Amino acid sequence: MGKFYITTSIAYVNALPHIGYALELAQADVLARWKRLKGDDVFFLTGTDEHGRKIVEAAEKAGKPVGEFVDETAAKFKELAGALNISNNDFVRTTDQKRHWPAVEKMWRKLVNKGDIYKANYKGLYCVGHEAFMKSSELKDGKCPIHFKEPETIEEENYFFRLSRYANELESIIRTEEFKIVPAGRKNEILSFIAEGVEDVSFSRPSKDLSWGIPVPDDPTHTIYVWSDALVNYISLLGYAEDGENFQKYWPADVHIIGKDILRFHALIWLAMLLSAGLPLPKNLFVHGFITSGGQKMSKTLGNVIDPFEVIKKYGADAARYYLLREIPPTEDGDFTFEKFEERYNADLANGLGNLVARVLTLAEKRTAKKELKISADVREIIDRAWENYEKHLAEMKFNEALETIWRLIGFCDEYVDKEKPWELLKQGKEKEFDQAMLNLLTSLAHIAWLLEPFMPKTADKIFEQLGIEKTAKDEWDNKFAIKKQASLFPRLPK
RNA sequence: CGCGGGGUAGAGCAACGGUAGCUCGCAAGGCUCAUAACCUUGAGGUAGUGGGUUCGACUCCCGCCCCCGCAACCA
Repeated sequence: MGKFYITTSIAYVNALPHIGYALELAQADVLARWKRLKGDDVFFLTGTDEHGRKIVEAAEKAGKPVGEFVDETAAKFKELAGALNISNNDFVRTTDQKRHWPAVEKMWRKLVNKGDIYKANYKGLYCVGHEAFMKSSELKDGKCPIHFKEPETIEEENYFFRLSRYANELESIIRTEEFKIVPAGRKNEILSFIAEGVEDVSFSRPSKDLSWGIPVPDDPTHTIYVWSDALVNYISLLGYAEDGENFQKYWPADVHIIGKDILRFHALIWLAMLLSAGLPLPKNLFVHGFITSGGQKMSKTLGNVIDPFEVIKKYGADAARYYLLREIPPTEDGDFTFEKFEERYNADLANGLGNLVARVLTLAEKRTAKKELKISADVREIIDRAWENYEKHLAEMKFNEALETIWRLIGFCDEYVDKEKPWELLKQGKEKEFDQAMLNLLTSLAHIAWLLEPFMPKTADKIFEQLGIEKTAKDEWDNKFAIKKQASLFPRLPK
């Protein structure tokens, strides 16, 4: 039984929670719950990223003071974690001056001491369309290839981080999977990016241009760049600043879960910062894709943005979690539509899981079984194999395949009921056979509930409750079931 | 020469150098314990396209066509 430290990325609070963040939370939560069930000491962190220019702009647009704006938006993200029944142990906010800032300052000083921070005049080509600096190699005929405009030359004084110094080391760490990036495609992507040449990165902005952030230690005329601030969240709340107990215990992270858009920051800048500060590196980086809406990128302009709260409110947290983890491929882009959602809901949750629980419990209520029976060997075998597959898939973070494994077991139970026809057995007075069939089915249901726990915790609890067994021991309930049939788990949705 | 992902049954997807599978939908049959549910069977694919490698390719290689991301809102 080891420790397991898992994080999501921290959500940028310039807008309200997005269904994509719900996906990331759900993925992380499954791993956290699964590891806890296995007896690991789990620490699961999520939170919000609240500094930077875009936040200031968003607050202005909303007509609110920045502090008030981020408080309100961050509260929404916290609310989403609650509504989705996420089991995070803590919630980090980068505006937390007590818990987050000291770690950022400590990290900054470490980098300075190592000689990896230097001040330089930054002369850059600034594309107004991008609102970002561009490399000259990215230009075509001296113009931005996307905006067809000549970028402005802007000169400002910045602190820089010597990322280039770590390029070779990073290449090797990533290639040898000392730091493992999943899926492999993302690993290749970052390796070819490194091969093209890694430059030092600007690590501060003049505070006259941007003051919403953490001041550079000993130089308040500069504000720490939002990414070098945000990445430290993974260690700040563990108590990096004071070398706290949790930091000692949980760092390095076992998995960082992120979206494909922030791969470079994690695989390059974050690792380089840790190398520079002499800290252990996280072990795995899991990169998920994006959710499209009806095959298109979600955009406010198109009006096809899916609101996670609406989904949860309409179908419940467990159904929402189920869809995200089953229908969206873990490391690729996936699609969300309400049509697909309802199709999945009816087929898998109502007709599949819900109906099976209902039919088995109705049968089981017909007779209180004798206690001395044991589960049949062939059914035992099927259950064992399901566990095997399930563990294998979860270890590889193949959430959809782990769920598929559970649903195969559900399918097996449906076939088993049809084949055994327990109602016939009763009519024919074959009580022993009936009891045996029911024990096999009830035990299978109990296992299904266990397998489901990391994915759909509330549903798992409901099944245990209806079976009348304790959730504490995973196996060998013998025949201690005390059936208490309740309302349908997932009522069928009207077409 | 910008980068990346993808084109497989009506829809959504999977696998694999050697009989092309799954889910939904559709059709027929069965069952009645169950949420008009469940079980069985069936129809339906010359695998975007043109070449090449191979005893053999959907699977490897090359060309071409088409779709989707890579400015902003936004993860």
